[in-house]
Amino acid sequence: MNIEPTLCRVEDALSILVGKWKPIILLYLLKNGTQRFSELKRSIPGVTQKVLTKQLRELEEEDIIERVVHPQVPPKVEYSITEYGMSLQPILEAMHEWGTKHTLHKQQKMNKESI
Amino acid sequence: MNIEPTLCRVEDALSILVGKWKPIILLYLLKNGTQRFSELKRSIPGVTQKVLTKQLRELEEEDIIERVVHPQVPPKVEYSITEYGMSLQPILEAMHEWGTKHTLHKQQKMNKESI
DNA sequence: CAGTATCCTCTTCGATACTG
DNA sequence: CAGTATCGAAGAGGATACTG
Repeated sequence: MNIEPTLCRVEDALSILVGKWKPIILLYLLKNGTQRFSELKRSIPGVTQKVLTKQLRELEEEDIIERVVHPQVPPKVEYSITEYGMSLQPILEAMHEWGTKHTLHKQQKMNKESI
Repeated sequence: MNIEPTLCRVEDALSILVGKWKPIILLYLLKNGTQRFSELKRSIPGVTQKVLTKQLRELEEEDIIERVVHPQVPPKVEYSITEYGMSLQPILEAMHEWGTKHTLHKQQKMNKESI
């Protein structure tokens, strides 16, 4: 791994993943496949329509997800992971695995501090 | 990988890694070992003293790095990765590897758009 | 040397209301 | 249904000056 500023490419992946709901959006689409906007909204409690829209647009802009508009009334818009987006899965899995251990670490730390 | 909100632990790792200079700090310490504050500052062009201090404190708070103060004049403070912090390396490597491919993808996209 | 202290700007996110 | 538009709060990061 080369850390010279011009050769360190960690930021690219990080900037795509950063966003309060982006990991959840990606994990949800990875697991459940194509989803309508309203399905995502329902599946992600707490997110507002405005913010969900924005995060989806940003992921689309990066070619991580695809947005398909079905021209009908009422509107139907479907989102899915692109093949390129699927390449992020190892990173998400690495973070998920780490997070699981982190939970234990946090608990141990709290126990230690409460002695 | 479980994406149910209470079981999805992607956010834990992400929140630790997020910060304009944190990945660079970690990669630098991972590669070069223990470093003084001034060495880090010199190695990371663009960061201000205030922000570098803050990001180091946050990483320390998470037990990712260790801060050792040598009580002497002039002051000497050394930072190093903890064993726990080293566990983040696979994530950083996964992101770095992805970023390398991402560079190619971006170039291809730009070429495509400029046709 | 290794920080604090202020002041500032920019972005992110949320609440709420409106629309084709 | 799938968005926009507007307003507001909070935090990240930067410029600059000061200090034990």
